[in-house]
Amino acid sequence: MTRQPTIEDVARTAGVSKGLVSLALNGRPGVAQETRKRIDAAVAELGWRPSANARGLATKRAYSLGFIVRRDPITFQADPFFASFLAGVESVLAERDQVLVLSVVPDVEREFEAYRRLTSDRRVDGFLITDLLQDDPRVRLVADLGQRAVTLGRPDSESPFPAIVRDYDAGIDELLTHLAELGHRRVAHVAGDERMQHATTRLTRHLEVAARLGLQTIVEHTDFSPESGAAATHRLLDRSERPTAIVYANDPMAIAGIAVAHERGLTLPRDLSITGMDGSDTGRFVYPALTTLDNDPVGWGRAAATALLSYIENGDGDDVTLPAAALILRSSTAPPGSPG
Amino acid sequence: MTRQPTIEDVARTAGVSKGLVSLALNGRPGVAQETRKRIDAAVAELGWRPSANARGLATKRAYSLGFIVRRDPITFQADPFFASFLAGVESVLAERDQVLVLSVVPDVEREFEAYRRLTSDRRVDGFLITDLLQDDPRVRLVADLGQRAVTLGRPDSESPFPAIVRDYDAGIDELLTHLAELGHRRVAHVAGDERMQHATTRLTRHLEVAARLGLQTIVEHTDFSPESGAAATHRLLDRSERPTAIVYANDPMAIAGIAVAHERGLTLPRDLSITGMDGSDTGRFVYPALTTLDNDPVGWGRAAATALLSYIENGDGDDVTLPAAALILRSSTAPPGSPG
DNA sequence: GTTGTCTTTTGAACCGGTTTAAGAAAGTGC
DNA sequence: GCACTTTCTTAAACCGGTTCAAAAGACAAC
Repeated sequence: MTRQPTIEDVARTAGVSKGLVSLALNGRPGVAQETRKRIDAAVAELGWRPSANARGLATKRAYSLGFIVRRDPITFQADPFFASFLAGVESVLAERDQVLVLSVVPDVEREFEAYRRLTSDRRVDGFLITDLLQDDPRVRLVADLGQRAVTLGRPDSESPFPAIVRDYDAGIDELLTHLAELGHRRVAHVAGDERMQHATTRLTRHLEVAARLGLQTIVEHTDFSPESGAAATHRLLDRSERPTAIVYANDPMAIAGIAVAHERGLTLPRDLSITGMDGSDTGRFVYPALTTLDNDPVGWGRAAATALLSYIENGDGDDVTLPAAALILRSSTAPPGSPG
Repeated sequence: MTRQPTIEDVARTAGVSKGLVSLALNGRPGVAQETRKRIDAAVAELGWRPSANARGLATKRAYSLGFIVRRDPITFQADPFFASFLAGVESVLAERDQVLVLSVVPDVEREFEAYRRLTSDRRVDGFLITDLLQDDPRVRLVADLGQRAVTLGRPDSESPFPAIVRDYDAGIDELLTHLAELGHRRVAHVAGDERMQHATTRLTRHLEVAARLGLQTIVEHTDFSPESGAAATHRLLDRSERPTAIVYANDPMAIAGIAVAHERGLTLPRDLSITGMDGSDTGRFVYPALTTLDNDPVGWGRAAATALLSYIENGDGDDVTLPAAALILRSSTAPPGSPG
């Protein structure tokens, strides 16, 4: 374990000054071709890589992005979205020699603290903001801190940051059309946490499309947790006029809903059709396998990281639109009352 | 958004040299009480926080821990363990002004690259290593890189690093005793990926205890994914002599197993008792709610981060033993053939 | 008043990069 | 052969901390 080489070592083996090495490696003009080659050779020979600390100190950058996840212990339980999202983020960061700094915090206080700390310690050059709330205070906070960010989804309030957006409308269209074609007329929507932006946009769209298709909608509100999804399912199944199909705003709730239906002795999908949303693999392994709307979390990750980096580097950035969410048909939907 | 204050600013307002500020703030002896107070006041007034980059450059530290997760797209899907584990890690890092650098990578090559890159860029002071494999190559790699680490579990091969361990044996004891007392005699074990350390230790223990209790054990091997858990369940239920209870090496497989049982028209837990392991909340929301072995992932996170930091600071560290895993009784177990 | 000891503070060097003004070398024109 | 450009390279300053040898001050003893 010998000392790692520094730029000084590279300069020495290439027989030039360290300033020139820096110029050459950052692709600055005005370095002779031949010299550039000698420097590259020296770098390769020594296996030199710049110290992120030293470079960051000089350039006032962290070469890191921050991602703060509030793990409201009830709601959050290991949303399948995150692992894939992070893989997408990493794939672009690795290419650019950048890094992701992650904080998982239990409550809003700690969350705000984390934003402040990562900023004041100059740990990150920008933040990825997911799970937007109505009038999300994080947007204000991050803007006030003078930090950069991108948001997954477009905030309802004023935001100086680029937004990554995906069209869910078309998918919800497909989903409800599918149910309507199967013959369902009474379709419930188990909405997510009202404070979350995507919960309400999904509900709104459901209501619009249902109206257009002549479907009756019953709405239940939840906090996105499987627990509350289960409770909502009980309420729906206790009604005198039961829905014949239930659309859940995410997969974990839909899975909990399936369990409730089993518990109550229903045969799925004959007695009840169920769909998720924000599709994940998990839904493939429950019985019956869950019909859902795909959400390509890796795509979200790649897009968000790319947009944030270019926003940081150029000081401006445009919104990015991802391909529309598509319906994944599995086996949790069927005509109402169809033979088991 | 004015420039953030530097230590020089603090020195000026306190009327001392910047060297002294540094000494005072790092609690070095030989600074007059009165001066120390003036410096603290200046820090508070300006809201100064040290630049992690500058400090790291001077001390050759990153004040960051690295955590690399290989998201073998098949196996990994959002293991509920991670969110809680990370929350535990964060809780100790936040107190110490340190930070977690996370990489989620798709394959072993990228994984090794990530260890190398984080090391050569001096991004982290050490690594958290989870999901130990048999003769895990990461231990060698990290040691060869001259990095520090702690492992979750004790590697079977030579390791220079402190290990965090939890006794599962007692829990498996409890679990099997519970099944035996219910009257089960043929108990299957759906083991995890054989290459993973904890998969085989759990299996080994199961076999020992089952022998002691006079239980017959049928073993199926999997890769820990729900998909393979489902397949294993089918194989078990296709046998002429079916097991009356199945112990799965993790919760996601157990949940998939429940779905398979439903699909085949079994009534749970009457026709089949099912238990998980590595307990998570998810198991509460399936039907029937899953009996499992608790695993306090937050505790793992706190212990791992604490141990790694002190190993980094002191250059040596002892293994840490967590409280034994305990049985969580829910409703997926019952006497065999008991009335639904 | 001098000397010595102990405590407190300063100033400069250093960590490993980037940036820029100034210097050296090479090329051009006459 | 000399002056003038243009191209390439160096040296030094800088980023914001830490560290340490040496200076300064305070105090006691003689």
